[in-house]
Amino acid sequence: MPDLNLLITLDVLLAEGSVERAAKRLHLSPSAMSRALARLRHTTGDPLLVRAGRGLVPTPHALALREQVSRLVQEAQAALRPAQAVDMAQVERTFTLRTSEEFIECFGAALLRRIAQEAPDVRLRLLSKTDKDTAPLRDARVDLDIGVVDPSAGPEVLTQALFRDRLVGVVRNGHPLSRGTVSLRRYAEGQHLYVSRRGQDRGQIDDALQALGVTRQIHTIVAGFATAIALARDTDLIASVPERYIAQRNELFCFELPLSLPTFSVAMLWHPRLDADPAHRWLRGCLREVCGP
DNA sequence: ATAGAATCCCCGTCTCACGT
DNA sequence: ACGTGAGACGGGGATTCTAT
Repeated sequence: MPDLNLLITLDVLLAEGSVERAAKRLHLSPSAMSRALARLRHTTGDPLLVRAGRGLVPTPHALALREQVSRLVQEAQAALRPAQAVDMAQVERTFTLRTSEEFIECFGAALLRRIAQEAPDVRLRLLSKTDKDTAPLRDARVDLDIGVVDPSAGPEVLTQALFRDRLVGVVRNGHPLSRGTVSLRRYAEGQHLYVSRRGQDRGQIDDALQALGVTRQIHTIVAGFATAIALARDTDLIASVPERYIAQRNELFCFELPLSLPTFSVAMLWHPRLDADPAHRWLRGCLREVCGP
């Protein structure tokens, strides 16, 4: 069994790129740190840091290890941190959340009320979610991401499902589709709105239709569900939006899509570094309450 | 000359086997 | 169960090596 303390040493050495600075940070003498580096070299079978002038430069193997080691150390620290209770009434903190506008429209007000009940000095910075990049979670620019779970998010982030949702069709009240059954033929014959944040021009509905040998005409592509709803309200265009989002609106006619689509899971994602953080844990609990059934 | 890494030597601590 | 000694290991200080 290798000495796992060496992980901490390696993390600091790779972060500092210097035996002397790493020694300072871990309150060791430079000689002790140099010896620790020698042990790391022996254990990993790689020089890790090699002399370049007066300093040290990392080997390719060290560069490849850097993120993994950093993550492991942070996770270990989180796991060993005592789970102390926190008085949220005393906590002054701003959490940065990244999520879609429709999530905020559905749950934002309830979330703020829930937070204010217990933590009057906790504030939220709400950023719009334009991609699934997990880098902002990793480098602490974002505390919590909320969105549809992407299996490719990788093991680097932790996720917890908030609720399941599905797409339903939406048209203005009085639209021809609001009378009678919405058959596959009637649905496909209409003019459609397609919501794409990343500029695609077709999506899973089109794929599902194609599998049934049908195509629909996408008349307009928009970047968000709010825009789609605004347009559907005042035109004959047909939108497809998440059911939870449309549930609170009665100015539109809502119908089951005449095709079977998989449901999707809306989840929160966070970095392991924050997993044991009591205030972050509390915030996650608030979200679960607000989004709960 | 200087700064920083590596090495040598010595010391303290811990583990383990062994004897009482 | 307890004490003891050998050996491993890791730390610090002094010194050496190397590049600037």
